[in-house]
Amino acid sequence: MTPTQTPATELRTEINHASIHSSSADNGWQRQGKLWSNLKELCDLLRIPVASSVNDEEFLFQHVQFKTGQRIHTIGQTFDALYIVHSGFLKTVLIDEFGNEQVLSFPMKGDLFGVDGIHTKRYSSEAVALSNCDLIILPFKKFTTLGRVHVELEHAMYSVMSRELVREQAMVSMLGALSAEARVARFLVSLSERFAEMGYSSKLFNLRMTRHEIGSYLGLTLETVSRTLSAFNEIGLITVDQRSIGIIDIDSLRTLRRLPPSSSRSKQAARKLREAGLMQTKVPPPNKDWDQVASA
Amino acid sequence: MTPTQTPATELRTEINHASIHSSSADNGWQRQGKLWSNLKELCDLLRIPVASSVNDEEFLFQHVQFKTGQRIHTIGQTFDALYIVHSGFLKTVLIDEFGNEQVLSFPMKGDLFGVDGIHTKRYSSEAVALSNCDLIILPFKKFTTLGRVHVELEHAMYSVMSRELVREQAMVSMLGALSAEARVARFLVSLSERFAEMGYSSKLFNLRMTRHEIGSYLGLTLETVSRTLSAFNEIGLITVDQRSIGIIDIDSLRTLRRLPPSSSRSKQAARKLREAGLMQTKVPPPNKDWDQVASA
DNA sequence: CGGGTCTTTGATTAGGTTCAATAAGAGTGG
DNA sequence: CCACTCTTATTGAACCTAATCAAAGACCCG
Repeated sequence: MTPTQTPATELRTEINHASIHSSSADNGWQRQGKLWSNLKELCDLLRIPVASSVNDEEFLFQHVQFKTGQRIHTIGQTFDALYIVHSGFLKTVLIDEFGNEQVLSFPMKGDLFGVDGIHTKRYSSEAVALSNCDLIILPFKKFTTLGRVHVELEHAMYSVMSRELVREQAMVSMLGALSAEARVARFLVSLSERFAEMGYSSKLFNLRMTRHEIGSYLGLTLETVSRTLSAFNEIGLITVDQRSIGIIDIDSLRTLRRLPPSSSRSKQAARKLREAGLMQTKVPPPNKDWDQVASA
Repeated sequence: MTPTQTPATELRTEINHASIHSSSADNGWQRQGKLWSNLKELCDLLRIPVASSVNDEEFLFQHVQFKTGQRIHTIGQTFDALYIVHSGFLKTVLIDEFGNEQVLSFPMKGDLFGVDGIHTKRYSSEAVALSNCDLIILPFKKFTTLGRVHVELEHAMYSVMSRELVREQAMVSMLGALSAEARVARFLVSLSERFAEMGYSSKLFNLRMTRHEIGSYLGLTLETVSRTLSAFNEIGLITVDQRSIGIIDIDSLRTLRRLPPSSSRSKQAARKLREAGLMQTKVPPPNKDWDQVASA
């Protein structure tokens, strides 16, 4: 919780204002922020079939920028809009009766959030920017009326909400059935895949969230997360240096259920390192070249 | 898995046929099953503001009956309809790569399920009847076209889907943060509340699911569930006899976070039993005798 | 540089799983 | 109707995973 956090209602006007006037105090990030997106861009972002018939440039959706640590919406705040991530990283959290945070998701490019507000007309969760963010505002009222005109849009909405539900179900399943190691492994895999989709390296990336936030998301303590990452490093599945993660053996991460007993770990690590260093002693499995940061 | 299970597609025609002809082979349950519901009945069931303008009796939705153990839909099956529970109890499950079931929900009267199929046009979960059930079929195509004419209906759909999402979020939060005892306690409370809503007793009811299914739902083993129920019984919060549960102290269940040390249990149990029997010997301390939160 | 947050690592403990044995129902067929 | 089987539930004991408590190092930012 940084002291710079401000309720979203205040923020929004403040930031819109800054954007509209192309404030000169920008740091280079806000300047390249788009101000409006049309329907096609929006559908592309959401990875849903684009409404072909709709080329109208009249339907434009406004962007907003948030800085690291700022709150997009809080629990109990009146719901009026959904948000789509254009760039940046966020977390959504639930706060329990004792003020403990429970991380629900880490929205990033192409993700929709705020859906939980539809039912009660109030957001039931809180969204916080983990980095500087560029979001697209989707005023719910405007959206539904738009849906009356364009069928595809309505379907798109159902589809995205359904996708969210499936995601949550997968989460429940993971929390209910998998070991700590398997959870962390899958978390890394899904991050890696998301980064790949976004055009970043899937082999080397920085975590945008703390160990505490990861732990909360995975139903673990921060110590367990840290220890598990260290263990993965030890057996040569990944490299870890603070927030920087290097993926070495994604297949093992994908299928991992339980860690091998620690007695056999040193051998493992040595083997993996040889493979990673391309000094193969025997037939090398394909796709073991991890040190390529550049892509798309 | 009873051998009487049949894929839903076959079942549906089979059972409709039986219903339409009021088959004489019915056992008293199927005979009282309704065949059609109108829009108002449907909205009432879903606990959403009824579409007032729509009194048209032309929009009718068909009922289907399923018997205990029958499958309503399976994973991968083509999605075409949503289901609303008119009566009976079900479970929805995910099956992992090794065939292990993960229970996701226990739909009962007024609940909607099948939503997870919208996104990929295939159901991502499986729904099984835990008792004889009367369901209302909501063909998705028919529903969306209907939504074009009646705005309220569309909103209702968004609302219900949003509600489901919030429910899943609460589930994630519970699995991520609460102890085994707290999970079981909350499970009992929510069941009690649901039974009350349905007009049944909130104090005495039968579980429709096995310990294994409860455990899967709560992310616990069946032994832990059984032990926890026994412990609750021991300290006088509930009575347990196989599937029959009697709720004695719902407030304690609601606020329970951890069980008192077993050494002090016998005293507790004695006290609760006296209270339940209305023969209180002295003023009971107001909810601070062990680790539980102050009631909101 | 110093105070704060974040991370790593160790030692210990406790909550929950696993394995195992028994008992209680429910259903089936002779 | 009873024996037989299969599923479900209960309970105990040993084990183990992950939480808790604690301490020290790394990093960041003013």
